[in-house]
Amino acid sequence: MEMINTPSPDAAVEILAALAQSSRLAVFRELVSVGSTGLAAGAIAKRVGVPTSSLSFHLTNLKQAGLVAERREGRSIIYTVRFETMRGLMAYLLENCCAEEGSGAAIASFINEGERA
Amino acid sequence: MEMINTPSPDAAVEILAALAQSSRLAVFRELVSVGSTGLAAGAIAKRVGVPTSSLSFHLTNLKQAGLVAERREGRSIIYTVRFETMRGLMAYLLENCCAEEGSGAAIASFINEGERA
DNA sequence: GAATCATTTCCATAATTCTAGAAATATGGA
DNA sequence: TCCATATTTCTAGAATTATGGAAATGATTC
Repeated sequence: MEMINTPSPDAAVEILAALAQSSRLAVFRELVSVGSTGLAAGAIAKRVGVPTSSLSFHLTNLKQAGLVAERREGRSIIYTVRFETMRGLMAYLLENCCAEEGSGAAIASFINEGERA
Repeated sequence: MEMINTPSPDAAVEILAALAQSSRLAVFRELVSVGSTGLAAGAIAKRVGVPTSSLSFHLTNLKQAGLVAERREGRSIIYTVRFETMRGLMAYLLENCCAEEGSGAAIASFINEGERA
């Protein structure tokens, strides 16, 4: 049973910042959409429509935040999403930004779309 | 039954960017912690430890992203969290960044901490 | 080991964001 | 009205982030 690794506040900021830029969010969503198959850098550049050098800059940022992993395959470098990091961010936000203190009510209240009864 | 208003990608970036700065995240967490009571700007500045002019800059940013609301009370301006916006962000992330396409599996898979079986 | 393809690194520039003092604005009370 | 308090706006400088062309690196094939 995989444990969720909730990030420190600093790490949370880093992850949020990585996602808080339109090209990067687009890149990340593309990677999410293909799951563990991943995408080569060039393919991402084509899909998202940014020059490869800019893309590389953004991929470095996402990698640094732990949001993506890379593996080399032939001449390509394949990027994949790291869902654990994303799950950690969700856990952080749920715990710290979605409900007041303690009250593990965050998840329940989120799922029920809800204000208190 | 309150509906969740999922933000557009641009709005999502704006909300993420608002949270992706340590002072602002700290401000937001303070506001979450006090719920609908809210906090006066001065009180926030004291708790977070930033000069009031800097704080004002950050509050403007959070307000612009829809993450906080303000109301005047005497000479103070009281800030409160807007949970709807936060819920919208969570919904966006769940739908777009936590699982591949369609498969409303995102919530379930998040709650079960889980990779596929 | 040249030619080619994929990607990154380097670099300069542009753009944005952050910081905080000082001045301005708004409210409430003597 | 005058004064104190609360907060914002203005401003300028510092710092960070983003952009994209050109050169460098790595891998593959012949």
